[in-house]
Amino acid sequence: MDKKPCNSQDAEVRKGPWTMEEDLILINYIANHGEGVWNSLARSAGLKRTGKSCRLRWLNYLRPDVRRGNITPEEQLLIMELHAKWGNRWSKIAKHLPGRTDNEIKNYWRTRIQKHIKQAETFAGQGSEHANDQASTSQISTTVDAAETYSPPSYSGNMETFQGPFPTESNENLWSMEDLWSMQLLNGD
DNA sequence: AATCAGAACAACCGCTCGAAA
DNA sequence: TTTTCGAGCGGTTGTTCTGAT
Repeated sequence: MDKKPCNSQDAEVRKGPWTMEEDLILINYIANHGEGVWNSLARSAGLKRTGKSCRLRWLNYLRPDVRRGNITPEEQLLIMELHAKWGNRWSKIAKHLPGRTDNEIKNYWRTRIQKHIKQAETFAGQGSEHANDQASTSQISTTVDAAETYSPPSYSGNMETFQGPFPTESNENLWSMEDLWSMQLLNGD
């Protein structure tokens, strides 16, 4: 597996951001030949990229059915539910979100949801006297996988902190964590 | 207007699994 | 049955963008 570069071709493997030209080459090649074996595809298409890199680029950005940006509240809720069920099985979770990729969901989780869970934990630790205010939501953790128990968002007085990840075009679209968690409770069992 | 910090995104790396030889 | 190779997955890192000071 770990073959070291042993010829000049291997030595000039490109890394880093994809250029528009590379994207076009990959798209055209797949349109004409199909996906096939990624390593040989990369070679045949004349791309100085690894098969892995081509596969990732295709699956995450170039596929025609890939949806990008603006994770909806519904999708976020689904992600949370599925993550509670399966943990970090991003590809499995992604299968339930048409057009979304595991990489996108993983990034979304790490950069947004996880951050807010951490904050929630902080608030829970600091203001435990307020925790009872959210006593109902604190039961959520009993419904999730033991390996991935969320700290319930005991965010009394800090609701705005939790609205960041959600669409804010209008108030109707603004889902609070409370909404999400209560929905999760309903769907929990 | 410039600088800094944090957030978000894109891509790579290492590992595991399964299929084929 | 064992070995090899490719695909896929999850974690991590690097880069870019955006907002605050």
